[in-house]
Amino acid sequence: MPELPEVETVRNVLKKNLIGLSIKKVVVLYPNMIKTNLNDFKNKLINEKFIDIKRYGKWLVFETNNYSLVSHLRMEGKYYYTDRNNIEKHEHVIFHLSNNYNLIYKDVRKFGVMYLVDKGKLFVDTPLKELGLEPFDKKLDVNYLKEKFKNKNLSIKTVLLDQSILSGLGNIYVDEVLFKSSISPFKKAKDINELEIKLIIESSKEILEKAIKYGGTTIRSYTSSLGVTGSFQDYLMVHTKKICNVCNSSIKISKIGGRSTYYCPKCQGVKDE
DNA sequence: AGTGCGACCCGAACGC
DNA sequence: TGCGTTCGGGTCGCAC
Repeated sequence: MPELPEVETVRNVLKKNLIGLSIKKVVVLYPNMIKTNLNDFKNKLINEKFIDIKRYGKWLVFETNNYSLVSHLRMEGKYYYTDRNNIEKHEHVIFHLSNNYNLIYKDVRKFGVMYLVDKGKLFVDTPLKELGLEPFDKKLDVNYLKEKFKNKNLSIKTVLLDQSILSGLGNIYVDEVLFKSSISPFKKAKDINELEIKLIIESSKEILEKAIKYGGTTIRSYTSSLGVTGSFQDYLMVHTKKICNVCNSSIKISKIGGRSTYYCPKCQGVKDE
């Protein structure tokens, strides 16, 4: 499912194809997906040209002359750049382009969302205003997370999933980061020490970089699409695993903050849960 | 302010 | 085999 590495891959592929093209028409087949005014979404993008495509955390942002088109793929969203003109099942938004190709958004779960805002309002009128730093951000250091973790009575697992604290880690990668850092997912964020914060930062970078290198993670049924059939699942250490690669213990699964969490009790020092 | 949880979806997996 | 039920995933928005 698309997390930061997958979104980065999609961004790179789309960027190669879309820059310089303009939009002729927008068709929205599932209006609930559009979180800003629907008529504006359909009308204002006409004749807009793609200038750039950016990524913030797991959010994809198409920059046009006058607007920012914000898109979150959630679990199964994907884009197709194609000259096919028919609409297939689960395709919800179609951008007809100036070269007669189409940019098609497909999402089986209908979980993805889009926002259209005036240029300059990206961090004012969309959920992006809440995003914390990315693992790759030069401004990210021990003090930043120390401040964020302070007084946090929630588990480190829950806190690392909170995009307003650190942006870009999803359920799979948080499990991997905590395993690599030898930290119990149950540990309260406020009890995480400086050394552990250091490990979390390093592991996050390493794991995301490697995941980007392999094009992201493909688990559960996931048909290949534009640039997003990753192979990082072959390098997972705990998530979806049964036996620990390091110590041979049985990997355990618990619900933490409502999310299924994989961990090695021995490597991550979990006594009883 | 911090925390918890339902809602949003529907195919796959599960239970009978 | 076929049917009904449950689950999961990220984020928002609301209730406490």
